[in-house]
This record gives sequence, C-alpha cells and structure tokens, in this order.
Amino acid sequence: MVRMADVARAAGVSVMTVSNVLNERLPVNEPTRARVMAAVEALGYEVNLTARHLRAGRTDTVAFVVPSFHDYFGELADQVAPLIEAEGRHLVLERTSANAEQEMEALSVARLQIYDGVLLSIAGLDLEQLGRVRTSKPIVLLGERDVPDHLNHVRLANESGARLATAHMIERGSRRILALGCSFDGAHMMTTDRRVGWENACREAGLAADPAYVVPVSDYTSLGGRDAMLEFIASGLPFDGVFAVTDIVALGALSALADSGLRVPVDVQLAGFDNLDMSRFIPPGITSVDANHEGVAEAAVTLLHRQMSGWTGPAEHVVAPVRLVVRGSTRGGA
Amino acid sequence: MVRMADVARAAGVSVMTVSNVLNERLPVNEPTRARVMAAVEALGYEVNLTARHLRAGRTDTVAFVVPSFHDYFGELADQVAPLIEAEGRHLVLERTSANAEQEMEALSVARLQIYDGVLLSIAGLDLEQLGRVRTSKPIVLLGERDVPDHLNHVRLANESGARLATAHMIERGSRRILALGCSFDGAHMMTTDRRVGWENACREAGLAADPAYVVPVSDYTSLGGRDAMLEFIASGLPFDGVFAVTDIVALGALSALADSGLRVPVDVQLAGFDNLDMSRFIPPGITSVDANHEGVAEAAVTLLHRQMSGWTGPAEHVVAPVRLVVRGSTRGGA
DNA sequence: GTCCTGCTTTTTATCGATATATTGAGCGCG
DNA sequence: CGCGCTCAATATATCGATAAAAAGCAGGAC
Repeated sequence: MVRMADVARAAGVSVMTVSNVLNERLPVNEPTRARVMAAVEALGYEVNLTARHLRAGRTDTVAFVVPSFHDYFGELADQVAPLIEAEGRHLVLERTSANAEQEMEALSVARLQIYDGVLLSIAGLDLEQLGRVRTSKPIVLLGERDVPDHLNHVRLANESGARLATAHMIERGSRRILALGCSFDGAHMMTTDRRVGWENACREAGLAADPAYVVPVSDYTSLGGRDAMLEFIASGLPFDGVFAVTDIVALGALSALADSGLRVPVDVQLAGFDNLDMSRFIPPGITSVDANHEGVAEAAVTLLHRQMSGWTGPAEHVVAPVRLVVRGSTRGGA
Repeated sequence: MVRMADVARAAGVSVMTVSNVLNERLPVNEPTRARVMAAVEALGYEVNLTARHLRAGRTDTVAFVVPSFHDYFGELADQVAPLIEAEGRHLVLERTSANAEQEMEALSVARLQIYDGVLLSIAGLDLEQLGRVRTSKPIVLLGERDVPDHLNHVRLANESGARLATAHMIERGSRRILALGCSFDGAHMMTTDRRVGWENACREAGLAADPAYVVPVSDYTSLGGRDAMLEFIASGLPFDGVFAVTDIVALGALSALADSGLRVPVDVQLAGFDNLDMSRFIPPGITSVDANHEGVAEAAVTLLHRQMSGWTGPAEHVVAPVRLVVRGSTRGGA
C-alpha cells in the first residue's frame, strides 16, 4: 500500500506538503505542487480514508438504514442518493431486516460514528426504544410511526391518503370497501393511520366502517395480500371495493380477484398505497396514493443537511403531502 | 466521546486490559474483567470502529456495489445480506448509477480499502476498464458481461434461459416471437446473450430468427418496454409471442398489449427474465426465467469468503444455472 | 533464600493521515 | 545593513485503537 509518506519521499518534500497539495488547504508553490502531483500519479497514490476519518473526524458518507433493500425502500433510496451526492457526499444503504435489535445496533454509537449523518427508516422500534437514542450525530427518521420530539422526522400523510383513495372509490360507486392489511399492528403504526383514513371516508359518505371489513394480512407481501383476499372472498361477505394498505399487498389482492373471476374495476374497484413504478403498468393500472418519494427524500435530506452544517435548533416533524393517482383499477380512471 | 482510555481509568487498569476484555484476545482474570465490564456499562463505552480499522486493518464490512438500488438488485441484495451476516460481517450497498466513472470510483483503492471485500455488479465497465482494476482486496464481479480472467465472476446462463423461454412458447404454439429489448447494446452484454438464446430456439424449431423481430428499447424500464411494444404493434408486423429481456420490460409489454386489446396468452404469449416477486402475482402471472438469486448470491459469497480467508488460487468464473417458471402468460401454464 | 515457570498486566511502537505551531527564505524599506 | 513582514515548507503532536514485547507477580523446586 502506497502511503502519503512514500509520495513525500518521491517528491522530496514533507508529508504535510503532500497533504496540503491534495486537500488544497495551505498554499503550495506551483513547481512543488507539480512535483507532488507527478509523484502521486507515478505511484498511484490514493488517500487512506480511514486514517483521514480518524484524524479529521469526517467521512463524507451518509447512511440510509432501511428494513429491507427492496420495493419501497429501494425506490426511495434512488431518490435520496442524488441529493446526498449533490453535496459531495456518498450514500450507503444498510439493512436491519425490520428487526428491533438490528435497528438499535444500527443506531449504536459504534456504527453511527462511521457516518457524517444517518437517515433511518424505522420499522421495528417503538417510542421507548427510540427515546433511548441519544446521539450528537445528525439523524433523521423516516417512517410511519410516532417518534420522540427531539428527533427529526419525516412521514407521509397516511390518513389523508387512505381517505382520498377510499372516497374516490365511494364516489365511483363502491359501497362496501375492504381495508386490506389495515388492522392494528404494533410494529406498523401506518396500518392504523391508513385504517383511520378509510374509516373517515366511509363515515363521511354515510357508510358503515364495519370492523369485519378490516382484514389482517399475515405479512405485508403480495402473497400475504393474496391469501387474505382469497380467504375473505371465501367467507362470502359481499364487497365491491378494496383499499390495500400498500401496492405490494394490492398486487396480491389483484391476483386473488383475477383467480376468483372477479373483474377489476367492473365488479370490484381496487386502490393501493405507495404508487410503485409497477403500479402504473400492471393492467388495468393500479390506482394508488403516491408516496411522494421526491418530497420525502427532499425533506429528509434538507433536515439532514441542516444538522450536518451545524444547525442545532429544535427538531422538526414533517408530514409530506400525498396525492391520489387514478388508474384503471378504479372506475373513470385513465 | 468516551474513549477506551476513559474506561481504563475508571476501572483502574491499562488500556490494553480493556482491549483484551472486549476482544477476548489475551486472558484476563475474572475480577479484573468484571471491573472493566462495569466501567464499560457505566460510561456507555463503544469501540471506535475507525480507530480499530486503522490499526487492525479489518472492518468486518462487505460492500455490494450496484448500478441502482431497486428491482433486481434490491432483491439480490436481500439474498446476499444474510449470507454475509452469517459470518459475522456487515453488508452495505453502494450505488453507481450504471455510470462507468462512478463504477471506477467505487473500485478505486480509496473506497475499496474501507471494506474487507467487495461484490460488484458491473453494468457500465468494459473489459479494458476492468482490466485496469488491480487490487489485493477480495472482490467478486456479478453481472452479464465478459470480465478479465483474473477476476472472480458469477453470471447467469443467459443464453440457455432465453432459449428455454422461447422454446417453451414455440412448443405452445407461437410461430413469430419478438425479442423485446434484446438488440445489441454495448453496455449490456446480457442482451446479446439472450438474443442468441432466442435465435437458437427459433432455429432449432425450424423458424426464422428475423432481425426485424429483435426490437430495441430506449431504456430497460417498463416504460421503455411499453413504448417499444406499442411501436411494434403499430408497425403491423404479425406476431404471436414476446420474449422480453427482463421482467421489468415484460411488464411494459404486458401493459401495451392490454391497451391494444391483445389477449395474453390467447393472442400473444409473453415471457420475461428475472422472475421478480411481482411476476408471480401480476395477472395472468408472467412466465419468466428465474434468475436464481439464491444460487448467484451463494456462489458470489462463497467466492468472496474464500478470498477473505486468504485463498489465493486462480479466479473462478461461475455460470449459475437458470430454470423456467411457467405461469399464465404462456399457454398450458398454471 | 534464590531462581525458574507460568500467568496476568503494562509498556512501547504503530496504523496513516491532519491541525497547529514553528522555522526558514525572500524582499521592501528606512 | 538590519529589521520586520509575508509566504512556503517542515516539525511535532494527535486521533483511538491493537500487536508484540516487556514487566510483575504468584507459587514451587532445590
């Protein structure tokens, strides 16, 4: 491994001069500078980031800690990356498997200190655990649950989004709408918020928000959605609309409906939440609440940058607005 | 920040004793050990990973460098993570945006040295550029292009997969099959390999592999697939089957077919490549070549572990086998 | 009582960079 | 000629840990 000292020797200068050339800190005379650069080229020197970090206390790296790498988080991460890079920093993703222990570990001082800042997509941690997180590192939480006041947080307007989607289906003629995957789940506050949105939309339209129409899913996957949907269909309860807690779950529902010979949107209207890329293309197009990745990414990165540049005011709690994207799975859509 | 020295002072021992307790290197007497642990607890000490790295030269961290965070790569990364964690290491994802410069940067000595090993999903680099990569760090390449002999590499059996899918559609009655997104593309050797598979299947069945049926896409997204498909339909050339270079592209094609009133699989059979989660659930189910994530992940991690444990034999080039998953988008499927 | 042996613990050197203080060279000006 | 001033370059200390060598300190043999 080539060290700065090797470059210094080759160029006939001191180590500090090499450092000054490479970091453009103190001025260096042109002939000296040229000699140093030549030596750098010749030896193929590259700075040791670890040593720099230890001494300078800066890594120019931000971590985005997510429960899993795919779907929603992958898409969000792709939005976040350019914003971080625009400020000359690097983004890396870490995964916690939606597991409280691993999430706490990701927040442990040891791993935090590696980064200049951390975006954390919480999933498994409750308020009490988050309350224990005391760090001087810039950190912004993302995700649909309550967090302690002292931590910056960006979340979606879940209730409003669910209400929009449900109201839309009611307006287009549905009278008995399922809330698929919207049952209470300790680990996912979002399901509760979205259920409340569904309830409110039903009530506002003078319809009953029957608890029997809040259908739990075993997990938030397409398979979970499909199984729950099939089970509900088998129960024989009448329905003519499905609001699924996420697009992934909605896809499972769509699959179950198709297999059961129910036509979307003629027999049953369907709407999801997140507006994943695929939702636009899956025939007949899944109506979905756009999760506003750009807005969330931008808000989160703005809060993070503010902290990284030394701002120390009170934490902010941003609620990103959402909008409904109407497609063929509901009537009157595109 | 609490340092090891603070713990040592609190426990009334030397710094090395603290280090020995925490790392279980040299034996430490029980009473001493207990005092140290108590001090660690009391002060809330956590090791400084950067300092450890600088001195010990080990980070216990592996990077998976991918072109983008979503879809295929996100799913693959979720397969890789547990395998890395099983050996007590940590996995982080880095992104290159399929850009040759950023890929070279990810391979630069500076960033490599941060990790104990690197998995690199190549997309933008050509053979010449990869040839310049000289590193002593364990590294394994993943992806569908040719790589220099001296680098470990895992790829898919692209030709064989494409042939399987195409032959299956021919067997089920298709006579004019499009190769969507399979045109030559300098940046994606995979498209060529898959086109060859399509050609071979056609020839073996005594059908023409007409170049007019190799349809380029502007980019490898659903939108790209959709636009190309619509354009082809508009051209009026007869067809009764579509082999799409990826499931993402296949989804775009499905969307276009649905909008054009063509029924899948009655009028047109459709098959993709990658077998993404969603392909199973999108009605009528997309027949797809399974990209064998487990196999690829396991092969790659095995090669990486071997290198990280000091093995220095010649590089290996693994071709992971693939299999066809038949679903409703081709006839006679489930 | 001395010396050796086997453990535990401490000392010393080091990883590769950067921040701060200091030295040295060149130059204008009285 | 010497003083002070500016700018370039070097010397020294440090970041927080670990590897390797040295030192302490029992207990037992002679």
